[in-house]
Amino acid sequence: MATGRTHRPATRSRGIPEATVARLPLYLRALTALSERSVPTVSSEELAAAAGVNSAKLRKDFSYLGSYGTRGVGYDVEYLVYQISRELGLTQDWPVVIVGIGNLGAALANYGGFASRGFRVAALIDADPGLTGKPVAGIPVQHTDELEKIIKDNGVSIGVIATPAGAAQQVCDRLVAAGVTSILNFAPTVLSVPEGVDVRKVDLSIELQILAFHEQRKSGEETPAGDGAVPAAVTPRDDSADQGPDGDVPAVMPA
Amino acid sequence: MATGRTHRPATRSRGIPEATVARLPLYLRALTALSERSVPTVSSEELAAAAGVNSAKLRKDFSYLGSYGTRGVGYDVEYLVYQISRELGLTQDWPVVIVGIGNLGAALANYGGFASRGFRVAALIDADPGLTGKPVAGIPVQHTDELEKIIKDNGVSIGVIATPAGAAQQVCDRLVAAGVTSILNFAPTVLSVPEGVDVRKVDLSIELQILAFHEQRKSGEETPAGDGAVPAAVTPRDDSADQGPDGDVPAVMPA
DNA sequence: CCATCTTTGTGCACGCGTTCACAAAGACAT
DNA sequence: ATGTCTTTGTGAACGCGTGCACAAAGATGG
Repeated sequence: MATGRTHRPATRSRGIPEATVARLPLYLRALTALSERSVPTVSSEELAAAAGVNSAKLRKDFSYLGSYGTRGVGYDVEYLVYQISRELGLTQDWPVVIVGIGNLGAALANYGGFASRGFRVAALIDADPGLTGKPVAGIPVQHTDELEKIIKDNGVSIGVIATPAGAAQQVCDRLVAAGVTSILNFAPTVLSVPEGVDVRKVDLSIELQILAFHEQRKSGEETPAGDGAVPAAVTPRDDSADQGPDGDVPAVMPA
Repeated sequence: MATGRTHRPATRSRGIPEATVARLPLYLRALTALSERSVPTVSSEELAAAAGVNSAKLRKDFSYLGSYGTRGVGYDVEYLVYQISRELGLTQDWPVVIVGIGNLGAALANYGGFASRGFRVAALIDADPGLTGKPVAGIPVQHTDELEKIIKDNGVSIGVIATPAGAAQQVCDRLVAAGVTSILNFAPTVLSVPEGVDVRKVDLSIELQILAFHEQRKSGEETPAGDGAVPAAVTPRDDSADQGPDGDVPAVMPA
């Protein structure tokens, strides 16, 4: 999962809990699959299984949207697809810019799911002049100098940052100044943004580290509760994690 | 952020809350940056600011690891880096395989942060015979047929799935059968795994949809609480979200 | 050695999210 | 029309996570 949001204490925006909002896309995906198989209705039990959640949770989630089910029958698939899409704001077109066209940026540009859900890649932006004009996923890369103009001309309000960490805050500031109010950040940095701007973060490194933690737990509980046998305190430790300046490593980028 | 975990009700593994574990990598990154600037100690206030969290939360998080601070002074940077690294299991080497070498898989393979934190890309695997042998990020791609052998020969316990959604479950099953017990899934599917296997999911599409929700909230509260004016219920709606079979769209993949 | 000042570690309260369990609602058969 | 059966919608209880606020710990200076 991408982690974290910034600001907005616990914005139960109109009564829809944040946790529920995070699951709506999951339901939507499952429902879309059912829709394609022309399944007319689903029970909360079936849909919950498809989405990988508890059926009680699903029903409570839907209850925040309204009473869209029929007791004894279940939910009308098409109707629910529409309601969730509308609730998520997916019935309108969202122009998006991707800044930082490295390996990851290119991967994102090629992402099929982008276009298929109301999102449209309005522009690809990179600071490397050598990239300017070169088409990626059929879209010519534009230079960072054009950033403000692109945002304004296209009415972009969602930006994706796929730059190295060192450039992320600067790019973020420019995006925000130009009018972007939602940011998806792939760079391994904590972005600071003014009130009213949403930031979501996707961090591969963190996900792997969390997995490693659980993995360590599983394979042998070595050093049961070792508070005693620690190496010299202040002296520079000799173990790993010392190589690259992690703070400057691109999220997922070329070298 | 990447979302979700599977199984394990709320595994407070040895008393360390899941929420805390998820923040440890954040602290570690901030600490590493300080370490590189040769800063000897930090207060909870400073470190919290750098990591983008509340200082009380940070102190409580650290309290789960032990009493590693000095009152009136703060925390010893090097010592804390070591303790967190150890807690996360980053002092050992974790061989990782990446399955599905499309745009995203390639991006992941090139990810610098991989190697710099105890993770080592042991192999790249793809089902396309045309890719077999071709080097990506300096590592030759191997064919899916070799999957089981690769896992066993290298003692791999962490697998990354970057395949199209349609192949994800099958790949997952093979990984698990071969001995993998932690999976980072980039494919937009709910993976079902046996007890004891951890799955974390990173889903770009979901992140964007969550952003869209908040974005919609911000720009004008149109249809204030519209339960009334809905389109024909069961009839196929005419709005967007109808194009691609979303369920089969690769996470972030070539066409 | 004592006073002061800084900063940690944590007890406590609060709120969100999850889950259970059941009453109400409606479909369907007779 | 009535009864049965399925499935929703939700009240209530519980547990986790967060943040406040403060006492204890220790550094530092006189």
